[in-house]
Amino acid sequence: MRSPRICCLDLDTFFVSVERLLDPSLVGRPVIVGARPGQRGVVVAASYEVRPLGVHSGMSMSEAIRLAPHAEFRSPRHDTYGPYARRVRAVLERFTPAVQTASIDEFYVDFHGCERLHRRPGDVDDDAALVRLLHELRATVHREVGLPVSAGVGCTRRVAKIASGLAKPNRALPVDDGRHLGSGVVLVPAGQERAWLGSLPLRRFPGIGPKAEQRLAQLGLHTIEELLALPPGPELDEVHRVRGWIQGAFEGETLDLGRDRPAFREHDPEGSTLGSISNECTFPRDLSRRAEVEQHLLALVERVCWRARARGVQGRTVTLKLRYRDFHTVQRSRTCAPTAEDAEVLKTARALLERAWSRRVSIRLLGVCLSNLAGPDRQLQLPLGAPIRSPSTAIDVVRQRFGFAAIRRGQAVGRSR
DNA sequence: TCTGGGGTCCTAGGACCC
DNA sequence: TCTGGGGTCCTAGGACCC
Repeated sequence: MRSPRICCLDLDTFFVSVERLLDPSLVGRPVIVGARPGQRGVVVAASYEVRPLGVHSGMSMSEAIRLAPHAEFRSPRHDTYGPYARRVRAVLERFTPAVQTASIDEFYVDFHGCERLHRRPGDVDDDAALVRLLHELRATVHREVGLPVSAGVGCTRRVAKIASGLAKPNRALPVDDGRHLGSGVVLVPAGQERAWLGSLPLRRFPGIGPKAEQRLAQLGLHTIEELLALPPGPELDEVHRVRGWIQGAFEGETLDLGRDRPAFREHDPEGSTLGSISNECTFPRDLSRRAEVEQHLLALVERVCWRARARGVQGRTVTLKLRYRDFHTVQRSRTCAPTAEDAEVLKTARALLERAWSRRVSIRLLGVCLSNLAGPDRQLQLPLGAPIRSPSTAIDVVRQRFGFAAIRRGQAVGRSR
């Protein structure tokens, strides 16, 4: 039976919120987390105080400084944020066993089958019970972890995701129209998706980014309702596809929805989709000397292979990504036997660099990706004291105790450091 | 001094096999 | 000699998400 029981929980301005926990003097002040001023980089998180000025994540730092020179700037500390996210997840798991981590600041929880468990006297119906429960959950996260979280509920993940955006505080709100926008919890009742969400810009629908928004706008389509109201007839592929997504998300279909499966899978038990492992680096200044570029290439290969071995996987496909000074970007890849050995991956990566770097233009970014992952390979798992089989595993033993940076190859470190 | 980093998913063309 | 499809794998690029 269709009922809104998929919930998207989103930590509000997560990195900023953690920085404020660690430094309470930042509370109530404009905060921007991102690259240090003067460095190449972008805004990673911006507090609500600077958003009206036009500052948003993804914006270049120089632009953010221009718009909000009075803001407090902080460099991201990714090692610090993860433990907070895990503590939030632990709280969620006390409310329902079906919790999926979608990203560092976003979770999906499924309350199907939990209705009776959480229903209490005084609840008008199951929807009301769920909204009350989610307010309890938010309060618990705030009390125990100290972080603000917003919740959106719907029949599908995409609807829940949109609803969580509407639930966020500190937005410009219409007068309360019964949808409780900005209250921290928004539940879209089954069957009312179009009425509740139709007036939203198409950009708010997950999967429609800047490019698709622009193409649809050229066709005179700006809101979800405008797209759904289009009379049937010969349509452009894109319109047809997007309309299919939206209808599927609104009607709660479970077939052919791809990313909108209602059932959660934290790990693929077949191991068929192990994803990829990549590292990339934008250089402080563009590089034109071969030796300098190769030095960075080795450092990237070392890091990717180390992460692969730590996960106990090997990759068959090596991809090299290269971005020139003028931002033109190319990728070259090669598939061979599975490996997670620095020397083998480096050999492939060097050959790919040879092919990719075909213009006499300096380079601003280099990246290495290992994909087509297979494993886990038991032989490569490394409990302390495991037999050492290759130079890489010898290095890994040191790194397991002291961290990645504790031991490096001379060529990857370079003369200047 | 514009434009990060780590990912996933999709598309399209070509090779190759049956 | 000409003309097929279907399926799978590989490669390259691009959109999108957080």
